[in-house]
Amino acid sequence: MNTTEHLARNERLSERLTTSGFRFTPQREHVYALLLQKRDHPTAEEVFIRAKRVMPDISMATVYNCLDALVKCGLARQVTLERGAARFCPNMQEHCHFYCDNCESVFDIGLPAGAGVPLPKGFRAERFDVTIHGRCPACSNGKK
Amino acid sequence: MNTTEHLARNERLSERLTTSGFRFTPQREHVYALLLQKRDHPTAEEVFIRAKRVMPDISMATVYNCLDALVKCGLARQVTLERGAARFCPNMQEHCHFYCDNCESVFDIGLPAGAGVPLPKGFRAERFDVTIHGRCPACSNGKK
DNA sequence: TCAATATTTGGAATAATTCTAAGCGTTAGC
DNA sequence: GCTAACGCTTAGAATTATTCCAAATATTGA
Repeated sequence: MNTTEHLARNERLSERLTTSGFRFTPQREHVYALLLQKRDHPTAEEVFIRAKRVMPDISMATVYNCLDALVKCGLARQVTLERGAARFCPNMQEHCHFYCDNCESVFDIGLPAGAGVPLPKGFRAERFDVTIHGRCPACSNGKK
Repeated sequence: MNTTEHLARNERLSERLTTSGFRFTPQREHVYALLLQKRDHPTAEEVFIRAKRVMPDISMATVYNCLDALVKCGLARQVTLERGAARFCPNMQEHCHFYCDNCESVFDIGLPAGAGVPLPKGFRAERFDVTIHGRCPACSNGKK
């Protein structure tokens, strides 16, 4: 990544954090950069492992704290696809997740325009989470 | 519940279990009846508590086993709405879940006909999970 | 009825997340 | 710039959710 992008990213991060009442910290910067770098919907544990390669003293509690701050300030989504660890996704465009029940990988899938669910009176929707379970192309070919 | 309904339910349960290679047991019957009785999307823990009122010796491991069997034989859905315990839903009609971020209750919401997501080539969908986060009617009225 | 095999049970083990207390770093007011 | 207030990080303990295990029991098919 070049310096311009880097600066732009940090400016966005800093602004979002601040307007949500959070502080900009090296740990949050690092965790956010990691999320953007490899968009494979890692769990907190996986983020922790990646983070330690560059920042060996970072703790698990901090990783949770950073991820939660990113979610709360609108720069990442938390995805709970199945029993077990939550995953994190920095793609904030409207999209849904395809979870391969065979290989357990997660794919971002675009949503058709106008997708939405009419709600009964009184409900106020804040966000939609759409998950599709099935087989990804690699696992579709007759494999168990 | 009257005897006719009761028998019909058990017949359906027994058949579904058997065709999926499971056995029909009193514990599974009881857990299924509980799910149908109070459709408030309980966690395994909550099912355990309710189950013990009638069947005091049932164990947590059995509750998990029964719930998993019900999910696998197509009589219940497992719902993972957020970090934390999975919930269970015996409504197998096409519907989605509304989760109130304030009071944490879950509502079944009908889906519009033809709702679906076009998938890239090679993906094979098995099921859709749609969750909407927001405020339910009771929590919408200006409350924090 | 018997044998084979699935299920149940309680408890231990593991996984995922949250909490806690102490120390540190930033920021705002002076 | 100094200081108080407060948010953040850390390690580790605690809690929550789920899975695993081995022994006893129940169910099914022959």
